[in-house]
Amino acid sequence: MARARRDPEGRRRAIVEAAVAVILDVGVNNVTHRKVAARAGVPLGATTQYFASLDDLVFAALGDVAKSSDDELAALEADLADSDDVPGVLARYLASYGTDPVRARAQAAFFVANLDNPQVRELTNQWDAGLALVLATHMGEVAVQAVVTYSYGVVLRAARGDTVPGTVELAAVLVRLIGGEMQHTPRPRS
Amino acid sequence: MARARRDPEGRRRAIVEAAVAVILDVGVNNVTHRKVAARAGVPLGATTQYFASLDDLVFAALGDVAKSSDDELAALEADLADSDDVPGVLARYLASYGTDPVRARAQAAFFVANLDNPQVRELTNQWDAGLALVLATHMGEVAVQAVVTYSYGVVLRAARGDTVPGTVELAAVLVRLIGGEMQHTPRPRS
Amino acid sequence: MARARRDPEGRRRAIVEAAVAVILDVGVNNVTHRKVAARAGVPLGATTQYFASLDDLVFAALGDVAKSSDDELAALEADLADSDDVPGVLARYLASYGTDPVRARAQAAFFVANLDNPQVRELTNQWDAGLALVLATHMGEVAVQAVVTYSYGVVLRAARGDTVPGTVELAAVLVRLIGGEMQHTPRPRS
Amino acid sequence: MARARRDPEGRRRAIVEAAVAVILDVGVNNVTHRKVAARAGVPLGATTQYFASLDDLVFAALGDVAKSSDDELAALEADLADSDDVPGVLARYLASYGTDPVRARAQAAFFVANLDNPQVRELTNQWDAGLALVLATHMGEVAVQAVVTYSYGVVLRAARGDTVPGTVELAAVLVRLIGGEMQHTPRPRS
DNA sequence: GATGAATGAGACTTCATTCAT
DNA sequence: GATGAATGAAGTCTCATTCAT
Repeated sequence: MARARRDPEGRRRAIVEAAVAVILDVGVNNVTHRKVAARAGVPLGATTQYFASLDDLVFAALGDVAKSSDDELAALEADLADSDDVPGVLARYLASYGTDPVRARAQAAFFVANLDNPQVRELTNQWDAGLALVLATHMGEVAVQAVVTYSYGVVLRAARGDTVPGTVELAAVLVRLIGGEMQHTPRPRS
Repeated sequence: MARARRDPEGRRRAIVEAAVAVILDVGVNNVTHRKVAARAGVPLGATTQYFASLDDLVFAALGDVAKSSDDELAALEADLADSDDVPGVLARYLASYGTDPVRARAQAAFFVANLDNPQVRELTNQWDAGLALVLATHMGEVAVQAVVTYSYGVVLRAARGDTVPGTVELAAVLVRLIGGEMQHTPRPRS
Repeated sequence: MARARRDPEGRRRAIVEAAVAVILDVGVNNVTHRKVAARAGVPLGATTQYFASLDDLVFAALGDVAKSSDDELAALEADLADSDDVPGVLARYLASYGTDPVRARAQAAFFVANLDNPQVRELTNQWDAGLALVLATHMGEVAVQAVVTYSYGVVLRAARGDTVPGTVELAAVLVRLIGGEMQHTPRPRS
Repeated sequence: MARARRDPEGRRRAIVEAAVAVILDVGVNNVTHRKVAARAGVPLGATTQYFASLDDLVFAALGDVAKSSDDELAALEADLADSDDVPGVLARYLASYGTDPVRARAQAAFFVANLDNPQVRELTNQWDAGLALVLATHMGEVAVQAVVTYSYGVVLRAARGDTVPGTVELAAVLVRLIGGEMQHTPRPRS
């Protein structure tokens, strides 16, 4: 095979992205060097050159997903601060999982990622901790936990291909879930 | 090795039960003939004698778990029929996952079992379809779906080792979730 | 490839013998599953079926060699008990390494075998401990250690293909080495 | 990485010395470019730049050890010429292996280095040929070979971590070994 | 029918060597 | 000339599956 052009950065990124795709395809526990290498279009050895072990590679891929989640969470936080309609904003956030099954599956991959690995464990906790933090500004503790748990369910069902309720129905459910605990904290106008 | 006493049914059951235990131990993706045979105390050959392939064996094991879920669902149905306190009964049902992580993990194993396999897929759907059916007698459709989704979240978080709310808090959340849709249908006295 | 006839005993023995041959060929640190399998004429997988790890396999091979050494040591012991000529008997024993380089190399393999592995370490010590024990009946402690050390040298040089002195010269050297410490303990006649 | 200061000789020497250290650490059969480069603090490419193959590199390292041995042998030669006490001087020489296991292991590494490679083979022979030459001035041929062989044993046992006799005991053994063949050839006074 | 030995595919990983930069 | 990325062969090991006994 002709030798590839030198491009460590690009190659590393290609491998990580391929790993994410493979995780979505076959599940986090069925990732292999071979599958990732084939998907990335690189020789087998490249995957171990860039990552000391398969665990490291999977960890990097999950980290990539975590990064996207964090970005989305940040967007949610901003949206909540800008709006009076907490349930509505949350509903749109959750509904997006229903319309983007790939993202839902990526998210769900976390929930089932190897919990023995403390590193992964921490990464896994990032999402619900982050979501809880964002929510805490707008509702009481019981509501926060209820919404987080419900969100787990939404993501999981979306990942499984179940029909996810639309924004309107989700908003209705969220209103119930938050109950009287809503506490709007409007963003101060400058 | 001496031939085993002839008891094909017992042997098959032993293998399936061992497979369930192995799934809980190492995850549905790390089951091997050898592990199951060792756990069941049967020779390696027995596992291939009774099941054409490893997939078949895993499928049978998942079916076993599904059966337990069905039984519990039947019990839930009876309890709901006997009681006026729908949220309370449901809360006890869900809380039991928090106190029995093994069962939670068995349940969660379903949610993530290979979704490409249509057979497994169907098995997986059994739980939420069953739960929805049981709930349908007691609340409206929106509430049914909301409760099912929330239950997913509870089971998953329990399986991951997160703290699950106690019965009281769960009941409070369920009351909200069901909202005004509650519709008690007392079991007719004979 | 046509499947081989079933013969676990024979196969295990063939693998061990092949491993011994490979050790002699390439040294104890360069043994690989592939080399052993090729030499034994068995498929690669057979080597791991019979031995849980390569270390186990090498250990078994070294054990095989140790067994031969023990037998020879037992013969030496008997010869010494039967004879008045301790140096002569010893000389013949050592000279045999010169005429059998394969045996010498097998013996030398011990001296350099991985000393980190306690099991191997113990096996390695077996030879000099055994030799020392046999000698102790016939000479003082200083002479015992001197003869053992000298024997190491003889075996090693034989293994390297250096010329080893003949029986007469060896006997002369041994007479010097044992010096006045000789103490013949004739075997009691029955 | 910034280019290294230009000092090809120094770099080559650093690599060789690192290789010697690695040989002592992990054995002559487990040397790798990467280990040597890391130990020497040079980039991986440098090891292939200065040596056409790993074998060449190892050969150079063994040559380095051989050089040290030669130096020691020269010192021994001088000491023997200056002293009347041949066994005593030899005993001190051998005892030093007991107190310096690293050196003993370096020496022993020779004895077991790949004997198929004729180059290495020759290097290996250098030590005993040199020792024999030095001894030949002071004793007869039989004694020379006996002492060389015994020395092999001492070095090997030292390398293996066995207890090596002290100077006094070694001297006693050497006196026996040399027997009546001693022939002091005092260095001519200038 | 029951058993476990036999086989080979494929898993992870290390590394000598080549060669673009 | 110097560097380290790229490649593929080979190493250890695990197993699903087949099939002789």
